[in-house]
Amino acid sequence: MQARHEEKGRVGLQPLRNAVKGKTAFRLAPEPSGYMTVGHAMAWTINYLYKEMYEGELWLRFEDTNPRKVLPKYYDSFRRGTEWLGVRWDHEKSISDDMEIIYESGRKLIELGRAYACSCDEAKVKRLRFEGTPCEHRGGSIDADLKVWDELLANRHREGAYVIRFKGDMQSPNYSLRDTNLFRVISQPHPLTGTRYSLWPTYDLANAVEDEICRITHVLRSSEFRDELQQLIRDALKFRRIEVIQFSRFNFKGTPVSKRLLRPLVEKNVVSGWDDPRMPTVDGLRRRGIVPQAIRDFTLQVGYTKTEHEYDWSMLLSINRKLLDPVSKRIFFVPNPVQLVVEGAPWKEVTIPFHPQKDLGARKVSAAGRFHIPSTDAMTLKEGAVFRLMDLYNVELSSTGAPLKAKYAGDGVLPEAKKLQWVADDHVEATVSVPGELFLDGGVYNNDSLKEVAGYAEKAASSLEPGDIVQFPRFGFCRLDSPGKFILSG
RNA sequence: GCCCCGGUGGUGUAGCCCGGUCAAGCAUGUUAGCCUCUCGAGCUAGCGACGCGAGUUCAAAUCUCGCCCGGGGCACCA
Repeated sequence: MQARHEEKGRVGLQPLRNAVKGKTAFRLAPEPSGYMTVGHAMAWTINYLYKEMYEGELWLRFEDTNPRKVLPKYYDSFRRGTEWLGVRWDHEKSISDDMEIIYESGRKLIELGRAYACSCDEAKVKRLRFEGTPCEHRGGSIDADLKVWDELLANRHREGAYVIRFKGDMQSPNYSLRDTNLFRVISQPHPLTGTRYSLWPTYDLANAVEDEICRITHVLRSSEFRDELQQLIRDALKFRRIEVIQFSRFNFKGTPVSKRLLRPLVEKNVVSGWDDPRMPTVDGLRRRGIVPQAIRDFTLQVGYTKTEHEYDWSMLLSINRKLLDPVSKRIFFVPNPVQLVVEGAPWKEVTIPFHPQKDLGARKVSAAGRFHIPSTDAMTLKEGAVFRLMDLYNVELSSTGAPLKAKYAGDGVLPEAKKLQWVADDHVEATVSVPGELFLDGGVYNNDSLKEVAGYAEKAASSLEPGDIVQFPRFGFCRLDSPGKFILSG
């Protein structure tokens, strides 16, 4: 009988099995074949929180064993993204740094009779694996296999001539255990090691070895892999057992992380790039004004499970807004502005604080009776309506033509009057991009996924720096992307 | 086809291992209201879920069996 779990509900992350404080090690193991996505960011967060919880070590380890797929800019993407996230790693390496060590393990497997060289072509391998029958190479002599191995290391065989296969179980109901490939020749130069190596390990072997030499104790990763083969390889090489915890991918509604779907959008310039604010990349999230803490809080709230899920952006955005609210300056932005002339208005200069509660400073605005207000509000106003220009004074609408005309109606706040944001003559032009979901339910591109709203912002907006996030009252939180161009965060 | 893994409100989760305290908690969403010189934040209230069927039991979201549905693996990708 096990002891009943005492935890009531889940406060943070659930405790890990076999985790001893100060004696754990975790890994972030991206393949540098694409940009870092929100999915990585969430997996990183989970690993990082555990690393902190157990005072462990954290590796950033690039899984770059396929020279055909990896590119230098992707390594950088992960370094930048991970840093931006606030996830600090203790060690960094690339598997391509460790080829000699991995070769040792490869040779050892052959010496132990647990791996062999096979020259069957791909189709034959596939057929035999399906049938569950071994090929003639499986029972060959260890010496002959070692000879081929040395030739492979000496780069004496063309690509495709030989592979090294793990001696698994050709009858296993789990097909991935039927003598899977461990090494193959790839003639394409590697971005980090050039032409020095041409015999490359596959994922399962590389990971088994690397997790051993990094002394990894806990692997937390998404579940697009099966673990049995790696365990068998570890056993064969007398490696330690490690805890593997899998969780399903972090998918967002309308925004698949799949490169297959995203790449065409970039290539056809449907989006502005991999950092388009609609993209599920960390660069995209950053441009959109999602702050790192929001990703951390969100990850903590949704946790990790094996259930298939499709997150809704609204939850992340809600968390983000709550983080932004106390630190964001309020600046007026008038979308689709229409002119308003206030007759008989006194010239007035007001000092408006940038935040209603927090002390974020203030700006001075002078008003001489000529304004712009949002057209959507103007349309609902009837003659005689009394409303307030926020933080300035009240007016009474006298005519609805263009420009709108109104009379000054006093300074005091009228609780029941509608309050509108406004800009004076010294406004600056601004546009706000409103990102939406990239794909509609059927998986087709959403033509409406990015809307542009043009308008005027008050002069104070011109002193903002790209990257600053402000709140446009009655509009939303926006991040300044480039001069005059904002992106709506939520 | 074979092999894993899942299925709790619109969405994400808690609860399941160890059956009763669950006519099911939290968040998000949505509706109504309060507060606020914002359609933000905050506060209050309402809405909304145990995939289906059988079985075990005094008692099933929780255990058993069958079915259905979803995801993944079965690469000289990771």
